[in-house]
Amino acid sequence: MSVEEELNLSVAYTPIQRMRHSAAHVMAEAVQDLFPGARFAIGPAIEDGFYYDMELPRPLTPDDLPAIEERMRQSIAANHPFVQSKWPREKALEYFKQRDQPYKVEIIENLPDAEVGIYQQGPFLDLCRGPHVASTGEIGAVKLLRVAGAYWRGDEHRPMLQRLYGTAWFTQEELDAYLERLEEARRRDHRKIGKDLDLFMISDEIGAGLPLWLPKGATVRRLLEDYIVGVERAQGYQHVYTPNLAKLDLYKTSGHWEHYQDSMYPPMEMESGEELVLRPMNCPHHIQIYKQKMRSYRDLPIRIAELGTMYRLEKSGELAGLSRVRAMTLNDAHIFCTPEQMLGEFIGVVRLVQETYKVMGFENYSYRLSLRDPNDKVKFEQNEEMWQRSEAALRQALDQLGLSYYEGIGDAAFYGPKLDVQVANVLGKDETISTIQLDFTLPEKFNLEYIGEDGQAHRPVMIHRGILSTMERFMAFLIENYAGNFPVWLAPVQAVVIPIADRHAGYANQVAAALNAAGLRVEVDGRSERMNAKVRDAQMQKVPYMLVVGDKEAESNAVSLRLRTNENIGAVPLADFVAQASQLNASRSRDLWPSVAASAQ
RNA sequence: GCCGAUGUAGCUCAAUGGCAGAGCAGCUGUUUUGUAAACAGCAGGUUGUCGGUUCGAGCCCGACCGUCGGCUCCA
Repeated sequence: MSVEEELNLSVAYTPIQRMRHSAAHVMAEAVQDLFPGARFAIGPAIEDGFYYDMELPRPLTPDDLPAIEERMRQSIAANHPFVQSKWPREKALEYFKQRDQPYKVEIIENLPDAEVGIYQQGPFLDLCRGPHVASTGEIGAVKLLRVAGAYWRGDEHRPMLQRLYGTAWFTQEELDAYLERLEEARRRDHRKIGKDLDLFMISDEIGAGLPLWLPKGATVRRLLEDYIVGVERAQGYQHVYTPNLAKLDLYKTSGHWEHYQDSMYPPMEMESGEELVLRPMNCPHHIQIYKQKMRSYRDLPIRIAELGTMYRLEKSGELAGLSRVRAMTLNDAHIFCTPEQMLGEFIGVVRLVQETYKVMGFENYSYRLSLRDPNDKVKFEQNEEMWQRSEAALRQALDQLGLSYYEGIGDAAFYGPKLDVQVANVLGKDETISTIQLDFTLPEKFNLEYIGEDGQAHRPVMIHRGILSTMERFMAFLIENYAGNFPVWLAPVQAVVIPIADRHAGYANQVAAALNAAGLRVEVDGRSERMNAKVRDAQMQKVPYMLVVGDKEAESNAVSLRLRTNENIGAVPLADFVAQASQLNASRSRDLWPSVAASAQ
């Protein structure tokens, strides 16, 4: 979004956004007072708060925030009115030039209007379209959150400014509730839970962005893979294995070397002169499988799937836990079909996404139609006809499905537009999980063909699609979505048997054997600890079922069932427990136990 | 990659430029326990790495590596 668009957006501010926007001005006022010589860029309201970008004589540190906040409170207490006026362009240009505000000058130079909006509160005057609250006293509870760097106009070739983030609410209670939400988000962070539950690790000695899946995380991953492969097989996908390396030439043909080189590891040169690269995508490999033999229209669609491992050279500052890594395995597939089949195949993939999200219990997701940026000649394939054709096809499919979606300009793949399914992670940041891409480009580049009914060679269409995203990102999202409380079918340990005293060890092992025989994942906590400690540890590990066994249970062939929701079900015959748990496991239910609602889990 | 912060025991954290500590986890022993932490003892560290300043560096300075928050990019 351009700065000018952002300024325009402010016109549509809701009351709380207006108040936050005003808070941004008050923050700028405070900074101007405390840091003479500050140059200001833009300061919009954002979700939950506001920021202001500025250039300051020295870097801000977190220790500066209280003083700025305090100065803001003074301004709020003074209840300065926000005074709006319209200035002729030239006057505004002159004013900001004189005051050494080059960013404001640049904004005005890009504004077409003869007059520009000016707001002033107390000593602070700013270029602004508004609207604002009537006076600073209407600004409620404010807190500055963090200072960060941000490129001027979001362009990495332009100066880096300091961005000061704050949040503002009508009341202190709302502010406190928001801060509590942030705390909760930190508790759910997959990096923390992944460590606490021994799901994965990242070792400095292995390398940044190269996660290791620990036994428990690997168990969850394998279950997810089993699930998705099963569903795909039922829908006619054929699974393959292909190597993670390929000749550089392959990626020159595909266009990756031209458009995607920044994300690729440098080629490895062999003694023979041959150059190999770690693959950043799987499509060229699957294309070779398509090309393995002559294809008839009768063979299509051909759906080639793979849990394909690939490597992308992400910049160091972009890495984040499991959600942004350098080695990743994509739940990938490529559908090769006739142009006539494309729509039906596309719709089939969307249905698969929807079915999968239902199983996982995802409810908050949105569809993004990711289009090219026509002005970006480097990132995107230059083929006007191809882009128009594929975009039209995508829109037609979306209309037919009746999906509501928003558009993301510049979010397309280099070879074609896509439908991305966006979820918000625990920190509210949008991430792509599923993606479905229409591709007329690679079939052309690799000269793909099938023989049609007419005996002539025709060009197939490719659909690239990922349902579970990469296993890494999906795991990150799942952990946060469930806060580590995996549904029974995904829990790495489904039940812990807790013998009360050493003499119950024999029976505990019998119980575990019965669960094992039923295909349930069970551990016996045979430590010389008090039962309370064992219960606590199992709770902390978020194990769905705790099976306490003592004299009573051993005599009656039962288990005393405690759920991780803290609910104590009491004695249940062992056979009944095994039957019930097996049923919930096999059906991939998100219910913990029949009497307990899923929402409470 | 850029801006800023940050890095001490497996984990969470202490320690004015002057002998590197605690809780939990681990190990050993005692305890044999009824639904979220029994008790005692022991062990655990070239303070991310390399260099510098200093009589002396966990602490100050520089470079590098990692992590965190953003920016850019993105599955």
